[in-house]
Amino acid sequence: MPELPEVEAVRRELEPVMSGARITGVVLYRDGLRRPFPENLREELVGQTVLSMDRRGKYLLAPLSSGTTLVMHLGMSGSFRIERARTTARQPEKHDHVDISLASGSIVVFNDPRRFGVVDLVENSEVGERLGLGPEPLSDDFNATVLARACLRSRAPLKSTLMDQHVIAGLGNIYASEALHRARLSPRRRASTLVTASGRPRASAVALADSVKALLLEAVARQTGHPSRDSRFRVYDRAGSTCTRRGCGGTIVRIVQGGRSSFFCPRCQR
DNA sequence: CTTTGGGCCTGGACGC
DNA sequence: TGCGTCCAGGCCCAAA
Repeated sequence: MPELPEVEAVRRELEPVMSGARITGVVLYRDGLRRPFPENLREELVGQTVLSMDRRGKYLLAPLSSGTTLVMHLGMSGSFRIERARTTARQPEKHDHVDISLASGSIVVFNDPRRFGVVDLVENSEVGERLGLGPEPLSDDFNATVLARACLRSRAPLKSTLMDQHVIAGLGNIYASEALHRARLSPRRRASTLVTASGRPRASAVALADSVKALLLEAVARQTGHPSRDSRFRVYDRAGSTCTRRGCGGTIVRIVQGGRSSFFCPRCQR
């Protein structure tokens, strides 16, 4: 369930270890995850220097000195662990799939029980096209006008629109529900109702864009530093409990949209 | 073209 | 205690 804030936390963990590091070894414990690893993954990585550790939506990007970018995705259950090289070969733990050894003596280990993750190599010039992502929600590239434009040509319910990575990069099932609650909008509502006939954002579109930004900003801030002790969600997985909005008193319900569960308060979300 | 639904995969929660 | 079943979710792709 790593969404943008969780992936950003991982990026910040990896950055001091990976950025500027030279890759001295790669061990693959299987031939792929959600899709096969590139044939030449090991050869392409060994000897390269990692120029930086970036994030785009839910993807982690490590551009290399070769002009190729190491593209990684955590899928549902992916995680990274950093170990120190020892004199004997590292014993992999269950669901360890890739080791990346660095000249510093650190080993970055990719572990992913469900194997929905991705480890891939993409030419720098093709990364954007390959990922096919909409704007970063925390950048100026994303705003009510951009959101409205996407809503205009979509008759889908708002929840699906928010989860569409071509519309906004980085929201998943949890933060989509949370953003809608924050904006007081029903996940069932048609995306097109946020837009005027001339394609301009209504107040609801402004509210939703603002909510997405505020929500993610808070979540990212919470990720850093100490483990989020209680990053409780307002609606996600809270069916049956009372809405936390002041003076609302509604009851959170769960519905299914596009095969995914959505949670919302029918009382204050319209 | 858009939109929907199934499949991938495992661990954990549940029922018997 | 040990089965079986179902569900969770991100993303891709086939089908409608």
